[in-house]
Amino acid sequence: MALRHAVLAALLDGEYSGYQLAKAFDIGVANFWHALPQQLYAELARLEKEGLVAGRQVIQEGRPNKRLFRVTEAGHAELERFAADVPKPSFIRDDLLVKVQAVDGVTAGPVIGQLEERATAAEARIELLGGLLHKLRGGATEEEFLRTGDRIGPYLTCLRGLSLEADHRDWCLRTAGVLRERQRNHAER
Amino acid sequence: MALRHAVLAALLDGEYSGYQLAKAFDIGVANFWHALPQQLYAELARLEKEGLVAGRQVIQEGRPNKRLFRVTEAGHAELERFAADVPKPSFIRDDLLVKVQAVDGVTAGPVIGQLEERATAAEARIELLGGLLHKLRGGATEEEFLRTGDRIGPYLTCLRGLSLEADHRDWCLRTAGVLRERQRNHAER
DNA sequence: TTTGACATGTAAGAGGTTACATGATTCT
DNA sequence: AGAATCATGTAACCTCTTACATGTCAAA
Repeated sequence: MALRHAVLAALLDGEYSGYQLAKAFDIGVANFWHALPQQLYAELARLEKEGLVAGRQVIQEGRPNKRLFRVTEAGHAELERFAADVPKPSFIRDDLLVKVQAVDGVTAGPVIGQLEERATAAEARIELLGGLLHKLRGGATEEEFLRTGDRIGPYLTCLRGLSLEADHRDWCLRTAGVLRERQRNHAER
Repeated sequence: MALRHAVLAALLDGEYSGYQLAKAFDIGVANFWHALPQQLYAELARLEKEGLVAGRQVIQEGRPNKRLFRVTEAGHAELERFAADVPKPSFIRDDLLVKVQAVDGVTAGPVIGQLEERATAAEARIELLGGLLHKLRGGATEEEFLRTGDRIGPYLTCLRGLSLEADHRDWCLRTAGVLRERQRNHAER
């Protein structure tokens, strides 16, 4: 059970509904944790049953009612315990890299296309995260915000996401270039 | 079923036993896929039953016998199909980043320690991958190898791993620095 | 003589993905 | 009129992790 800590960490930003949490997992949280909406609804239900989060019903007009969740004291204690515990090694799974690993044994064309698409997607995420960072630090400079801000966790993880995406984009473009070049040389003979 | 493609891609390098494959998943393959030895033994059994890999017994003296696996024609066809298919988005899961996200709500000390340990581990992996890259390109320069080598997939994925680790190390050290600085400022008041 | 490398698995339980299910409102 | 957003789940299936199980040989 590890998703729970990602959920608790995300809920430190304030109250979220399952739906809003799912959005957060598509943007900021995506920099370090992947989860589908169904998982989040299920996890929130479990966390509530165990008293780590508390939900309250919010009646809305013109749209469905929702339940907003916040981290309880027991939830904070669990996060505290988790933070001091030995971390599991990070892990990555990337189909596209599997394809690059196999590129000597398969048709390179589609892989090149996918690398270029991925670079474009990374670029889009760079813009998105740039905007998010700007919003998070408000009027302050980054240096100032990191020294004196009172909620810097999400800022730091977004910085990680940003540099990850930039790096990823560069690698995708370089790799696509290398493979294209080899296609050209191969065709010449 | 996605692990299978990572296994097939790894087996393009030649024949491997389950044990050797597990090692490869700890080094080069770790740059894009995470899997435990038990999973690999199970997956190899499934792949063999489906005819995507073929195993042969190798009797050894002075150590246990082993089974070496290679990718069959059907396995190559499956990789080819996979390479042209739309890739799933890559995903990350990282406990340490979860802790950083939550750092405003928990004791920062242990998190700082873990960031520094992670930076050291990244450094070690950078050395490891540097050596691996050197070995893969043989006597050639990188530029030359990428232009004319006949097995560049693993090289390209190692390059990704290398830049990922370097980036990760830098972020860990910077983040640890920011958090330490805040601890100091807090203590002063 | 004990640690580490070599070598291969099984079984139970936890966790994650895919498909299904519903329905109102707002924007294009 | 159709797509996107808001809003929440269930059920079946697949995958992954953790714990267990075994045994040899080489090196420190």
